[in-house]
Amino acid sequence: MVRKPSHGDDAGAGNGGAESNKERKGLWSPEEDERLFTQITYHGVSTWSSVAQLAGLRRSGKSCRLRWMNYLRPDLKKEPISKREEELIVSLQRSLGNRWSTIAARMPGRTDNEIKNYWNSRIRKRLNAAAKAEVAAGTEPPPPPPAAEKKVEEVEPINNGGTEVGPMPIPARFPVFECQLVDAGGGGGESTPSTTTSTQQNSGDDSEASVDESNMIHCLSFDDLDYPAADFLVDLPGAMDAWESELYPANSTSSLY
DNA sequence: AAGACACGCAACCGCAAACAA
DNA sequence: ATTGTTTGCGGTTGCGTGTCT
Repeated sequence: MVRKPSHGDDAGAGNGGAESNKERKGLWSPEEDERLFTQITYHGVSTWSSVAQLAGLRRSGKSCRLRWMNYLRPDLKKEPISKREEELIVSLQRSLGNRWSTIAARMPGRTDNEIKNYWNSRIRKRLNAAAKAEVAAGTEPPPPPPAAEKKVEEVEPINNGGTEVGPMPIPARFPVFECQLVDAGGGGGESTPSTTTSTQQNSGDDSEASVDESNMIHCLSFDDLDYPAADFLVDLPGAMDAWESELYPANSTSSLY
């Protein structure tokens, strides 16, 4: 479900005037996306506020960072979260608590925001269902899930064949992606719906038809980093069921899906 | 057909940690 | 050691869209 961009003004990068000096908020326009994408692709990031400035965006650095991390990054997966990934999320949430960025770091191509949103909508559904069941049964609501917030240190480290321990560090100062440059000049004016535009921009996605090598800026990709596969993080068989029934005894027979 | 409601997603806010001067 | 700035994170909100009544 994608919103239509409802920008207060048109992308409005860079023109003067008192009003236009005000920081923009709200949804990003395709033009803003393109400016940000191009800026980062060509020049990387020194500080986010400078990125905003150099790209001619009237956005906070914070906003630029968020947009890049959650939407423009070429390495993001666009497909919906799979069942396997969902299991992984549940498993990791169970051991890590709501440390979404840590969870996301173990799920290449997924963002903390995405995972958080996914979890929240799912857990809300569950809680509602459980609450209804409790009301119907006239019993007390179940206790919260075993909190893991304080147990972070006890979390089993990722063990990638015995050599790697813990999540692969992701460089704080990226520009670390392999991405196909979009035609920075063309199409800029004509407003394409933001999803379409951005999806095209994200065509670092290997499924895209043809990739012109001459248009590639090569940086490190997650593949280069030999990022640990998610597989070994999947919980022991039956553990999720056990957790489910622990969580919602009244509901223990009902399936997650 | 129209309104109400639920859902999902994007983005903002506030705080704390990390870093620089 | 202190202060200011930037970054990163988790929680929360706002809004478009789909579904239900």
